[in-house]
Amino acid sequence: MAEVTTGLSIGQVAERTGLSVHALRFYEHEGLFVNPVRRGPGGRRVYSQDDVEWLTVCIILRASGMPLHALRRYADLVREGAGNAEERLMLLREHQAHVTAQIGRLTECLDLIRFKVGVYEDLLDPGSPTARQCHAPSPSADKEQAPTKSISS
Amino acid sequence: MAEVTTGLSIGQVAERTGLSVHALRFYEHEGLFVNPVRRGPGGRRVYSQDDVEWLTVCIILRASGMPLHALRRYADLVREGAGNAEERLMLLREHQAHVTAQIGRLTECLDLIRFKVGVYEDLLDPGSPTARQCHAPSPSADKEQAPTKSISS
DNA sequence: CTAGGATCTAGAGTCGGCTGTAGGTCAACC
DNA sequence: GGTTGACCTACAGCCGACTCTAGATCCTAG
Repeated sequence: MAEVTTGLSIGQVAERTGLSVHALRFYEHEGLFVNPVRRGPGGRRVYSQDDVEWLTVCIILRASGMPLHALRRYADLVREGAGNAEERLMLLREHQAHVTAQIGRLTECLDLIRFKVGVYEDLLDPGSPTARQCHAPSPSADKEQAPTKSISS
Repeated sequence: MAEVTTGLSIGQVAERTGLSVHALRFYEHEGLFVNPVRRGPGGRRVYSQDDVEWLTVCIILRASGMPLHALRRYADLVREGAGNAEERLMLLREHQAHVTAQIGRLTECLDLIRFKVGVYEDLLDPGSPTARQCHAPSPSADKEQAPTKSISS
């Protein structure tokens, strides 16, 4: 229980967030931090536990495809303090919709990929332990011409 | 039933694939087509129905995050003809794994986002018709310090 | 016959998100 | 007291995937 509120160097934060020191300076430059990063002797950055927690939120939002400018907007709102909860909520909901849509799109793509994987599996091992009833990518059962020939691709 | 096997101009293909004419030329330049795109009088590109079908596959693979170099690799394999099914299968399986992982990651992120959305919804309308039993992002129920304070972000 | 629009090639520019480099400061160790 | 090693600023460079521009060619319609 020694260094609980000690303050961390940029290197330490890089290590425990997985971001590079470059990225950390870049994020700061881009105004992504809610509180200005403190400086220690010699002008070195000193990160608080809160900074690190905020960063982990940033990382998750980034990982889900939120662009930096949106993240900055969110940081701006949080920095402003209470009274803009509606705006924060809107921003988050918008992002939620994006992520949900993206998951949907990926899932659709996965159908095609699975279908193709199935085709090649059967091709390579027709004594199929993999013999499902049907390989067709279920959703697009429309008037698309038979996928018989797309075996060649 | 007039233009079934007619051959399409680059503009027509752009229109029906959603790709730009620029992107179509770029894709060709990058070797993403299985068959060289035919040329009509005056050196103009003439796309076949097969080309368009291949493009739609490309679009789906791209939309699921496959980088162009992998797409080119796949096109190379298909162009080579039969006999490399294992390699095609490997490539597809690898991509399938990426997409699956990405969906997983996005779904995790969505948990946090939903949690935060829930927090702000409650904050704005505490007479909650949205009063779920609990907002906590289910998976990470570890020793993380209480999310009480992250209400501020 | 000429004007407009679609196309062509080749190459430059853009954008997001970092990453790398140059040149300098500072504290600690041998 | 000299050498690491971590850090600092400022800015250039990179990567992927297009997108735009310039200048030429070609087809069709009026």
